[in-house]
Amino acid sequence: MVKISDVARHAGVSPSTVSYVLSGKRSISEETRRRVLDSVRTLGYRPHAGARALASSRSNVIALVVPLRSGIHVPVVMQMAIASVTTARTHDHDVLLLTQDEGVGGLERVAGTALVDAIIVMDVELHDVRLPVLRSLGRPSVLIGFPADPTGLTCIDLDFEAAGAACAEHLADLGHREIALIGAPPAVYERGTGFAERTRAGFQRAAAERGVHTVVRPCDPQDARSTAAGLLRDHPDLTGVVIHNEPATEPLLTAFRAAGRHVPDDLSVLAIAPDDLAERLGLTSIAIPADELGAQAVTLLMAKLDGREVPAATLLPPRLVVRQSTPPLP
Amino acid sequence: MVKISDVARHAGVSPSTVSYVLSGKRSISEETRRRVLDSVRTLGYRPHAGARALASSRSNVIALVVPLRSGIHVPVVMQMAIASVTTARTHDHDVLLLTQDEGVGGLERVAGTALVDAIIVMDVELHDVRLPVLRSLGRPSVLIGFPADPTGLTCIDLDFEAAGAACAEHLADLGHREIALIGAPPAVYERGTGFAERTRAGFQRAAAERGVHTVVRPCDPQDARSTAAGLLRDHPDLTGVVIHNEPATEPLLTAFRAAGRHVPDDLSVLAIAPDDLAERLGLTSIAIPADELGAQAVTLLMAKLDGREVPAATLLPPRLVVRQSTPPLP
DNA sequence: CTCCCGCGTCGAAGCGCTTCGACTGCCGCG
DNA sequence: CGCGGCAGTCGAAGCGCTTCGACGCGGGAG
Repeated sequence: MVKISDVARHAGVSPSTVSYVLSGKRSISEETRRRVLDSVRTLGYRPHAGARALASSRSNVIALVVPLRSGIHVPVVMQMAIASVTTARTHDHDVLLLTQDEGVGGLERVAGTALVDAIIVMDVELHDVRLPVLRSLGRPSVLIGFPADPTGLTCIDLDFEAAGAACAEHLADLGHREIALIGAPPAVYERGTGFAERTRAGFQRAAAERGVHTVVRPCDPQDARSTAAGLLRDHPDLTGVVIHNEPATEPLLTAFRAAGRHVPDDLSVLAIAPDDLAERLGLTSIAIPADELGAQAVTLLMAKLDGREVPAATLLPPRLVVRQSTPPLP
Repeated sequence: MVKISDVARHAGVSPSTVSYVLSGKRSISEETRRRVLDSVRTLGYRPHAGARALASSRSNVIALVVPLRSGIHVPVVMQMAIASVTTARTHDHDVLLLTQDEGVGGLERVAGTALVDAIIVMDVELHDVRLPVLRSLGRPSVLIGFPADPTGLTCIDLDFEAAGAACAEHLADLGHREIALIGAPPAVYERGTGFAERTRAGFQRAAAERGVHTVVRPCDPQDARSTAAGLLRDHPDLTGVVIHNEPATEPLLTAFRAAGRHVPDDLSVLAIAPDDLAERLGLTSIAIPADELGAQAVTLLMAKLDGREVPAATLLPPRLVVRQSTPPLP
């Protein structure tokens, strides 16, 4: 193994000079810098990560906690993870993968042993048990998702309120006068990931502003058929539906057809769902911006590591992609 | 931060004794051990990862390189990753996430800086450029998938030969006399991930042993319709089809129906595909054992890190799950 | 001409841990 | 009764890097 002292000898300088060349923390003459960098290259020098971490108390590694819960849409998680890694690399950091099931102990471990400098937590719940730990860990963190009380934390998520509103507006613009929102199963509202409620608020607010009637229903994927049937029975004049419930999306479409409504001719449908799903089903949709969430979370974290101030809440604007399922009304 | 010398003082022993208690590398009296462990607990001591890595030249971190290529089935990758992390944790190791696009340089970086002790590479190609690097890195590695020349490397994968054979046998057992294998797109054979060819070999061998006629066709997902039509036209007596081409699976089923063949009544279909897909489509299938692959890869790696010998090749036995698509022939 | 300052560099002191060799009793064996 | 050996413990020497203070030197200000 070639170490910093080898480089120093080869370049005819002291180890500290090499260190300063590499870190840029003190000014170095152009001449010296060049000689050192040449030596680094010809010797193939790579600083020892552990030594560096010990001396600088910075590991240049961040932790990413991924959820395990079933019901989570895996491609979205993966996309965020990949985006996080890619972005972290542009900041000269690496990503340590942690699973939800290590729980609070896992966070304490990687932070306590100084294995990582900072932490990203995905899939935060309203009353997540990890919140107090994250607050007291003494290391920067960023949450993807909003808890009930984000005080003292940095959070980022899709702006679900705006997404709900965008859906209502899109339908209103197309001429719909009575529209519905089919949301998450009751269990989600109870477990609480907050976004369900925010979507509803935006949806109803925007619809009200446009003078459009709204209905909102939760939906268990198992009960898609009865939910759809009930909705259409209770509101025969319904012409547009927003589905914000990924696993129920496909069953609901089937149920609408079974109920004698053909999408898009007799019913317009719009989804808040991962892009691959919407694409496959030909649905106009608002995607979960997984790439941006992952990338931005890292960017925020880096800013915090650099001691910069960052906004406590970051809401990514929804992007609506029009597909076949929401044509203009005749 | 509480350090080992704090624990030592608190327990009335020397730092080295604390270290030996924690590592178990020298015998320690029961009495001392207890006092030390008590102090560790009451002080909340956590060894500094960097310091430990520096002194022991072991980081207790392994790298996991995940593929990015489109066409890869994301849930399978995720499952392997999760399984790797979970298993690594049982061996007191953590997992650093790397993406394919860092390429060879990424491997050299994490190995060269001693950030990781060992490496798992997923989605290995037949003539992967990373192979020579992995051979010369001086750190243990395990490949998930088989390259053309696995000399000097440790590889693990589903036993595709056996999988192909199991499919043929299953159909033969059900009474089929003429069966087909629809494989990967031509491009895959060219890029070469090896498994396509191995599946074919097993399929044809087993069928020959049972005196069953076989046809083998590659298939591009775009050409599913023409592939299916052509196959049924050329072989009107065909009663069973094995699909080993995940993205083409659903299009092919649609194409069969369009060609007037109803699954399972007029045609039995069997897939080598991720479980979630097969489950959704009701297909008898052989799953990619993602969990086991991830877990076993880590187990192999740990063995190598401990200096134990491991088999150069590990083939996981296929497990066939019977669903609705392959009923007994009348 | 002197003084001060800042640039460029060096030396040395750690960072917190592991590990090697050595030391001390103590037991068992010859 | 003496000695070898082992269990149990300690001290010190690093592991390879960063960083702080110091130093020499040259140039501009006074």
